[in-house]
Amino acid sequence: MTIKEIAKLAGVSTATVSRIINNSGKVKEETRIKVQNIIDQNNYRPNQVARTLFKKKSNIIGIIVPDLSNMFYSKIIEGIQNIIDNTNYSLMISFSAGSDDKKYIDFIRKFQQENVDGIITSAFSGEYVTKIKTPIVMYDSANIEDNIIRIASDNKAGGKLISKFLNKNIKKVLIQHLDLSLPTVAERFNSLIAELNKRDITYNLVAVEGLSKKHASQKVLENIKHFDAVISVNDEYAADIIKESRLNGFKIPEDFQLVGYDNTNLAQYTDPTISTIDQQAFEIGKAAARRLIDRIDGNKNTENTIIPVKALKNESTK
Amino acid sequence: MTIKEIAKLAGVSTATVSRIINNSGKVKEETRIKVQNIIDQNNYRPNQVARTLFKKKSNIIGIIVPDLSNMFYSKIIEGIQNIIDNTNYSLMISFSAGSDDKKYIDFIRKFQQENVDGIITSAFSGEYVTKIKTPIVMYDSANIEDNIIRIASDNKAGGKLISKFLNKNIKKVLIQHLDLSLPTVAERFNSLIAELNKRDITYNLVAVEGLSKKHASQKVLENIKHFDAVISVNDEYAADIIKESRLNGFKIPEDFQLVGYDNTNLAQYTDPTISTIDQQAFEIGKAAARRLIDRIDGNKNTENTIIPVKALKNESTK
DNA sequence: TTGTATGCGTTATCAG
DNA sequence: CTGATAACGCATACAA
Repeated sequence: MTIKEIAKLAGVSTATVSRIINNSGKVKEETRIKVQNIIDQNNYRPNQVARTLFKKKSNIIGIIVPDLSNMFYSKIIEGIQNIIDNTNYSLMISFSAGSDDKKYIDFIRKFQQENVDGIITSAFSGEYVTKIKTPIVMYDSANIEDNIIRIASDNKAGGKLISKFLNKNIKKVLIQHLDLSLPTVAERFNSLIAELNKRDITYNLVAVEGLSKKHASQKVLENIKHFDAVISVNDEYAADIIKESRLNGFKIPEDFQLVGYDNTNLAQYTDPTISTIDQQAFEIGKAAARRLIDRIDGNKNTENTIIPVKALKNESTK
Repeated sequence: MTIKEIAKLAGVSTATVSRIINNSGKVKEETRIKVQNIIDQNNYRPNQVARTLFKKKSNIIGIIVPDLSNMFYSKIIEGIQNIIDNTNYSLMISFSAGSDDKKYIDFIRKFQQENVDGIITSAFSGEYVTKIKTPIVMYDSANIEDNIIRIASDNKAGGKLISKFLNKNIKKVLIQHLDLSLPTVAERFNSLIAELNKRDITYNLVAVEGLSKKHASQKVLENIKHFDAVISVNDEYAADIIKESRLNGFKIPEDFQLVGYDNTNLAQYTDPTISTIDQQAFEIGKAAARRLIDRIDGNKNTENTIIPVKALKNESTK
């Protein structure tokens, strides 16, 4: 069913039908009713593709997600959807971008071919992104000042808050970390280290990039007897450390204390529950969507948005 | 950058450029190279929207997901993406459809306006779905024989397998359940009940539809002293029961045993770990995507696909 | 082997 | 208030 057929059935021109669909221009009430009836009877809906071609506006937003198995990202998506729900936009999504810059670029190109009005992507590196003409917002990004809109968690505050979980008796901590060359990781890490130095807490590092969670946990537990606390990458890794600890007879927080990050659902279902930093993923998603829509609507502001974090004390620290 | 501009720069017609882009028709090697160079230099990509309008094929698949906070659905999406990755399709997604039939219909209409080639949706009810012309596949559906392709977990086997977790000493169980008028819920439930009857195990029901997880758990624990085991709705509800049990001084599996469903990540991170039925969500997603693409490619078979389930014994039963 | 012309479904311009 | 028509970017039928 096309606008042409409706016009024919109604005995008017396509222009008139178009006017009625879009509430544009003047139409006699009588013909409006007549045509609207035909539209309803035939359950006609305008073809969005043809509209997009003409208007050069698709009402589609493209979203790139690195990994859906981490509930942190699910929450971000829910935040995005929460904002999008009140608009006329649809969401086109690519999952599993991982941390492969090439995949991000491929996805963005594909989105551009579909004439998306804007893109929300998790952060990736390379100069390519600065050349993108399509309105774009990066979430889960470090607070980098350039010409693109970044939604950054307050990683500096996050690193600092971690140390709040470490009580006076803690002298030596083990820090589990991902690739320190990643800007977000570095932001949080540097802030944490600065705080530890201030308090004369010593630390060792254990890199877990590319390791399975189980393997990562085992590396942590190998020398755990020399440490008072473990600062893990996030709640997922923390949960796994709890699991492996149980299998190996370690008690948390008695034998060592444990700090997570993100405040995903997991944090409240483990035993002990995980002391963690809430990044407010839902808010990140909402901010990303709002900023993008703003940008699409012509707002040229490219300042970053920093989402505050909150410390959430649970049972894994004392 | 459009095909017209490329044609002009190359000194050929748009038809020739089109032939080169699509590897269709005969083109002299010399002109092919010349034009391809111009295409590459200008980083030209054909406009997918215009293509869709002409070809009436969008290479977009629409996906409807009820609730992203349940990792069961995340896994299904990952399965879908796994198949889609090797194709030329993009994914348009609507989350948070919940169990509101109207929302499903709205989303489907929107997808149709975008000329999606097919739709993968979780099951919903109403006769509307049988009238949809767009190729459609329903996942997380009961095994209903009609003209639409359904990907169903083997709910009957699932219900039966649950009882395998119940040892000889178990005489009375508490069954937590959602709306029994939902076909999938009923399938599993009836199979479970039949099995319990066979074994002379008595049971009580506790409906939790619409309740918060916490509230649902509390209802379970109220009279728990009269029961030997709890069969919960899924791992999410089971995890919450574990949490509330701990707060209320109950020990699992000593005080009562507990069975989950789905085998989401949660099941292995709680203490005790949850005995559960693995629905193989990833396989469900893969099957849904495969069947849909098949259907789009012209396969008229509307038989359902039944995905087998597996029992996974963990610590919450003995 | 290449080019011309047409149409996909819609909206906007312009004339009546 | 209404209609005829061009244009959006592309792919194909038909001519050359």
